[in-house]
Amino acid sequence: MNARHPVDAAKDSLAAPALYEQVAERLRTRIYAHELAPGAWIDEQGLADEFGISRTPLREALKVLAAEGLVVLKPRRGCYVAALAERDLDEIFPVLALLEGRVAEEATRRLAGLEAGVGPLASADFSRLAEIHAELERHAAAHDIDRFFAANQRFHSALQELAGNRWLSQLIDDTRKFLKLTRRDSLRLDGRLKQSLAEHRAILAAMKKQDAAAAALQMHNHILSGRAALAKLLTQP
Amino acid sequence: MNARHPVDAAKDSLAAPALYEQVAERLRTRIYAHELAPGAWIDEQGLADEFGISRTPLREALKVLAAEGLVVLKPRRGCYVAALAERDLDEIFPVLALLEGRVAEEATRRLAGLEAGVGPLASADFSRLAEIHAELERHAAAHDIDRFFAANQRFHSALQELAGNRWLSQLIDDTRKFLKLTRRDSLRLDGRLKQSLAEHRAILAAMKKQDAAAAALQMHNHILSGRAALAKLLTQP
DNA sequence: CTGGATAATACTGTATCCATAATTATGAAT
DNA sequence: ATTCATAATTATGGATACAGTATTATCCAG
Repeated sequence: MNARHPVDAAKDSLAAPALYEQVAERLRTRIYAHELAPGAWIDEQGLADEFGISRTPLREALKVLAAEGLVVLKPRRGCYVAALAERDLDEIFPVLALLEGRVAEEATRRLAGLEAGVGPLASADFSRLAEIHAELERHAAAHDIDRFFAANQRFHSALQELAGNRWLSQLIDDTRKFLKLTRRDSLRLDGRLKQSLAEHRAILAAMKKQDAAAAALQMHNHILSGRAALAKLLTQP
Repeated sequence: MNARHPVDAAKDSLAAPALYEQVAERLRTRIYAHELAPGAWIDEQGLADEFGISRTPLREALKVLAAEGLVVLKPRRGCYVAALAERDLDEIFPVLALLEGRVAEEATRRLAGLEAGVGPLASADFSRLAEIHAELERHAAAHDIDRFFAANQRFHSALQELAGNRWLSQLIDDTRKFLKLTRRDSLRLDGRLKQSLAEHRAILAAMKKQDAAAAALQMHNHILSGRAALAKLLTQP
C-alpha cells in the first residue's frame, strides 16, 4: 500500500512529500526496472550515500516498501528485494480477476443508472471509456506497445473510478503494484495485443448492453487471459 | 498490510521481532481499544517516553501502521489515528463479502477434491471445521459472546487455510484489520448471535453438499448480514 | 474588545553516533 | 587438508542531537 492512506487519503496536495516518500518512490522505480533485482540485498549505507541522504529516511522508506510487499525485511539480516514465484502468480491473478470483474460489474451498474441514490451518471462517462478504447485500437494498429500499455492502464483506472468503490480500487492497485515485480509484459507476446483488444471490446460491448454480469465475466476472463499470456512468456521468452 | 511480507512471509520464527514491530503491535492494540481514539493526534515523544524507547523505532512503526491504514500521516503535521466513516463501511463490506465468498468457494472445491493436482484433501479438514462450528453452537447457547467471537475467527481462518490462496487470505486479513477500527461488535446486537450461527450452518451445509457456488453465496450473504447488523448497531447503540 | 502581526514554543524530519549482532576471515588442532 | 574455534570486520537497530517549520501565545493597533 501506498504511504498515503488507502481510504482517507489525507493529501494536502501542495505539501511537499516527505523525504522518505520521495525515496520510496525512487526505490520503487529501481525495483520495477530490476535495477535492484529480485532477491538482491539492499545496501542501506550505499544507497543513502548515493542519494545524498542519511540512513534514517531511507530505512523509513524501506518499511513502507516492505508493507507494500516490494521488499522483505529480515530482522538483523537486512533488506532484500522481493521475488515472486510462479505460484504467487497463480494465486494472485484469480483474485485480481475477481476484483476487476467486480469493478466492471459495478461500473456497468453505475452507467446504467441502476444504482440507488446516485442516479444515472452522465453518458459522458461512457464516451470517455469509448474514447480510451479508440486509443487502444489506434495504438494496437500501430503496434505501439508502450502507448497501448499506458492507455490500457487508463482504461482500467477509468473503470475503477466509475465503479466508485475506493476500497476495491485500493486492493486492485495494491495487487497491481505488487505484480509489477515481474516486469514481464505479456503484451509483448505474439498475438496478445490483438487478443487483449478483442477482450476489451467484449467488455465494452457488455457495458453498452448494460449487462453487468456479462461485463464482470468478460473482465474476469480478460485478466485470466493475461495470466495465461504471462505463463507462455515465461516458458519461451 | 503487515510488516511481514504478504506472500513470502520471511519469518525466521525464532528471531526476535524487531522493536518497531513490537511497537506497532502495541499501537494496534491501543488503537483497536480506542485508547487512541479515531482522529486523535499521536504524540511521538510522549509515546516514546512511555514505551521507554527513542522516537526512531516508534516512527518506523507508524510508517507500518500508515501502510495498514490504521493511522494517517500528514506531512509536517504529525500522525493521526484513522477514522472510518459510514461510507467506508459501505464500500468495504461488499468487497469483503466478495473475497470471503471466494474463500468459501475454493475451500469447498478443495474439500470436494475437485481441484486438479492437489488431490482430495482429507475429510479430516471438514471435521475440523465441523468441530469449530460445534464450538460456535455451544458458545451461542451459553451466550458467551467473547468465545463465540474467537471461535468465529478461527472458523474463517480455517476456511482461508483450506482455500489455500495466500494472496486472497492476505487481502482479507488486511481488510479485517482495517475494519477493526470500528471496534463495534455486531455480535452484541440482539438476535445477531443466533442469526450468525444460522448463516454458518448454511455455509457448512453447502460445503457438505460440495456445492461450491452455494457456499460462496451463503458466505457472501453472511458477511453482508454482518454489515447490516453493524448498521443497526450504529443507529441504536 | 477584536483582529492581525510578530515572537516564543513545540514538534516533525533528518543527520550523526553508538552498541550489538551477524558474517567473514584467520589460525590452530586433529 | 579439513574442521572447528576465535577474532576482526561490517551492517543493522536504536538513541541522541540538531535544523526547520507549524502552531500557539503575546502584544499592539484599530
